[in-house]
Amino acid sequence: MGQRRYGQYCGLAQAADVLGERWTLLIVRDLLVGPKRFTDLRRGLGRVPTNILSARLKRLEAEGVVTRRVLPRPASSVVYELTAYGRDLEDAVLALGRWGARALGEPEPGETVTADSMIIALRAAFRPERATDHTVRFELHVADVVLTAEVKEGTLHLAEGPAAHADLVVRTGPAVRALLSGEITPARAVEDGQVLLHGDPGLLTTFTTLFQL
Amino acid sequence: MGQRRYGQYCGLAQAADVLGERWTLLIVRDLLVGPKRFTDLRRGLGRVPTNILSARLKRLEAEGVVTRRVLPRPASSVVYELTAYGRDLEDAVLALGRWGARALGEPEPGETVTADSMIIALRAAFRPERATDHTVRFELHVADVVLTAEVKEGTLHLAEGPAAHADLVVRTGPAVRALLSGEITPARAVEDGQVLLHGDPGLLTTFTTLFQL
DNA sequence: CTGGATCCCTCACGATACTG
DNA sequence: CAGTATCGTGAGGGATCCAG
Repeated sequence: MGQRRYGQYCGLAQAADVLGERWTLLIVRDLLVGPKRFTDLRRGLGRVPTNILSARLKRLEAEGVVTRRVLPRPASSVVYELTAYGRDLEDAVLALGRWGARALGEPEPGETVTADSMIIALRAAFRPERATDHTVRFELHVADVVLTAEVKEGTLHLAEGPAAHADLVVRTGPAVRALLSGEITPARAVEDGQVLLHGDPGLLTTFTTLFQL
Repeated sequence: MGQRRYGQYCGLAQAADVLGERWTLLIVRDLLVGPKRFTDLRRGLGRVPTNILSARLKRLEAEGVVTRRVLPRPASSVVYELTAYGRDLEDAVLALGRWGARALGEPEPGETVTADSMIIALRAAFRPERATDHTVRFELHVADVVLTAEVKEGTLHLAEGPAAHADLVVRTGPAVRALLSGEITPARAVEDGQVLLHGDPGLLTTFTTLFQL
């Protein structure tokens, strides 16, 4: 294992050593959303072999990126969460996600969307400098994922699940990417039927103002 | 190969697909410094097997990150360079490098420093907002790497090799990381002999102001 | 000499089954 | 639920060889 290191005294090489193994970056992505149990991580990653997931978590723990915590009774279950050092990966992960999102075309058959990946994508697209004078709550449906996005006092709150009293409910599919990247206008997306709204339709423009890749 | 994709419609998964194979991120690092020939890349990466380097370059070319260009005669050699899409990786790569640099302690025996990795590290550490009213030229020696860092009109110019008329020549080793991260003060580094100067010693404080992790 | 291609060996990864 | 055990496969490592 130590033999597989890059052998360069370089920050990027160090990062690649720690994060470069398969699945690791996606594990960090899901943990950036919040602490997770082993089985939750497993679900979010598609088809990770359990031995691989186990090995990656051990490695991340050894590197100080993740801590393993046993919840107090009566739950007594195990959760994995990022350390402060791990949370510092947010900038880099969002930057990578923005870059990768530009190369996404139409989803290939079999490709899935998870709540955590959508939450990270929205965090990456969020423009805080445009949010200072907006207070609004969206409920977003992408494929079969439902999440709540609330902007209040310039800060963003994202969570899985439906919103109570959403100002706008947005139902869409892969078109969300074209919408966020500006490839299609909100008006056009609604016109084409690629986005279905429930609430004030003008708020969709607010959405694409607040979230843009 | 298509079977190894993550199967998620997610920007980060896409980025991990393209960049996640071993060596790829370090290839991008060196190409961010400038176009390179096959053999230059080979040298900069330590001990990449040539078949692996070849396969990575083909993959990056297929993904639109790198272009392969045959120089006009009489050189007739081959250079690899980033496309515009590839250059857009700079933000993400610098962010990853900053994160990784924090975990670098003392270099382990056998770890090397290359000119390209130092140039990327300095780009990552550069604080343009502090550079607006500085014009200064440094010659930096780290281990056996020599490079020139010039700040002029708020912009940074980095190149391998010695500087003509440097305002300050800095000779150091692994201590450069502690200096950039603020773990030791410039005064202390000089005092300890971890940094040798030739020129106005006060400019070392300018250096640590302009470059900080 | 550069810019690779080829071969062989090893080990990490992936699939599946199983356990506290 | 939270992993460990086992085993086959293919990608990576290292050496060598070859064409322009």
